[in-house]
Amino acid sequence: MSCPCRPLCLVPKPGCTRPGTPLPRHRASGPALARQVMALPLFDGLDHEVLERLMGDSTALACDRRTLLFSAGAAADSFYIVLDGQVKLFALTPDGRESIVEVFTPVSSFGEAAMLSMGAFPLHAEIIEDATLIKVGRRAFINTLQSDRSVGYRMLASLCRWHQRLSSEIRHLKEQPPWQRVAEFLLALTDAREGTALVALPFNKEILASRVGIRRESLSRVLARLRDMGVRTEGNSVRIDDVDALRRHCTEAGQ
Amino acid sequence: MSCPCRPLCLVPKPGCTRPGTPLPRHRASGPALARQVMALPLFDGLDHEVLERLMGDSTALACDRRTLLFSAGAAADSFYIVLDGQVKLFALTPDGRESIVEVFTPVSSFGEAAMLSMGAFPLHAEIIEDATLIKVGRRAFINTLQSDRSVGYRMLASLCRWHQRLSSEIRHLKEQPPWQRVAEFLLALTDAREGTALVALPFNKEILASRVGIRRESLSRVLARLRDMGVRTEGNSVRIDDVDALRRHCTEAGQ
DNA sequence: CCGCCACCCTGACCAAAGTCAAGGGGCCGC
DNA sequence: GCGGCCCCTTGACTTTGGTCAGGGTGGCGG
Repeated sequence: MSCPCRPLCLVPKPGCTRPGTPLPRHRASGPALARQVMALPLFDGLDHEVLERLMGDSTALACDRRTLLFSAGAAADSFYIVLDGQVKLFALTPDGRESIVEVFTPVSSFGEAAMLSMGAFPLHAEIIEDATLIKVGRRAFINTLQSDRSVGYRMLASLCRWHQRLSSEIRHLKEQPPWQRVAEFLLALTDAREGTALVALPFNKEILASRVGIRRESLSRVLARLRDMGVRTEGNSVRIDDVDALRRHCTEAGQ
Repeated sequence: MSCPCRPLCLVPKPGCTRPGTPLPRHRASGPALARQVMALPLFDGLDHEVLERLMGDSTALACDRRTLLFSAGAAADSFYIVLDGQVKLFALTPDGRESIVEVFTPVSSFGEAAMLSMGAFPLHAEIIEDATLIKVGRRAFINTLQSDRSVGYRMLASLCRWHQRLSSEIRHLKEQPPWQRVAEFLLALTDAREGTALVALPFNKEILASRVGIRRESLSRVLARLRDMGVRTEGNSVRIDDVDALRRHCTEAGQ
């Protein structure tokens, strides 16, 4: 608790006396985590020190499963960054059933829109897997925004890039068959432009399936079919025999 | 040419002496156009006067089909708003074929990301249907951004809302069957919460189909099936017998 | 060792969307 | 009126993804 880098050790400093790891459940830690937070769409491209200052003004929360983070209608004076665990955003239907609108996994952020534009959260949020969150207050955020003229500009820029990614995903969902989406997902995991590549799936097949918009059974079948195109998968490691050939398969089949 | 509202008559002023319609190929004009431009994700929520000032510093371009607007690598010192016509963004593959990355139709904007972050366009842009564009320079944009502290904030907010729309569209594409997407599209066209509604399709079925990510034949079949749920379509006008019933159909079928 | 569980694969079946082909109706210029 | 075109619909057929059920493997605790 006497860690000099409060409230959050993005990059644990030498003098840190906090007992144990500061954020025990992290998949990433230290520099890797810092890199991830900095790669958040909202922060992508920001100076390290600006981010550090913002983090310094923010709070780290350790939340247990089944905690209600906030409910719909609550004042939205901050937004959240998911460092670890999972948070679901949901609405309650008139008849009492809940409808999950979105599930946030590390590392992502949510609630910016509510905070920035509406002032109140439109949905309920509940922790569905023990989580570590950063709560960023509106005041601190605006301070950051105004601390430097370029910050707002940078944020706009990074949101634009975010938008580009999202709309390209929409295009893919609309015009590509599932197997191509899977193939492109795999291709995106490697920097190799040709030859064979060995990549590790970042999460299990269930999540990968939902990521590309299909059921896990279909994913199995797709991976089976991709074997003919030189994609060998074993556990969560995948071997692409010929990156370029696979890439050409995708583009030419896509018309 | 002596129109007082240069370079663009968003809302033609009484004293306008410009001969004929200022932007002849517009589908929308006057207040309707202004509304559309103001609803651009980037500008959504901005004050009318701020927008007017920005437009005043910008240039309207009338471009002919097959014009190359810019090529990849060109300095990105402005971005564009498509008022009319169509623009395609494409890349050239090593073997000389072109791969279309995106097609922009009215009213939308492109190139913000390139302008804001990279400084150079990553793709080629070509007019594929006689177009009217607004070219917004970086300088003018930044001036707007700095003219008022709240502008940057507002733009961030509206981009966040934009993001929400996009990610909700992604969710829909992934977890809803086509007929539900069609139904929700129709429901989104009316404000009615119950009873019967009469809506007009904003574009032809071909485009509507691609909007929801299916072929036009499938759209026909979907609309045929929706007839059983009290959706009568004739030409581009659609009658929803019971808005609430249809909405319930959607949510309960979606689990 | 066993049972349990999480994760993954597979096969059989069904429903639904894509594809290909044909045709209807409205609009337009000749 | 006629032919052509555009937009849309329909039908027959194919392909593919969803669903359901079964089963395999590996880790873990009893």
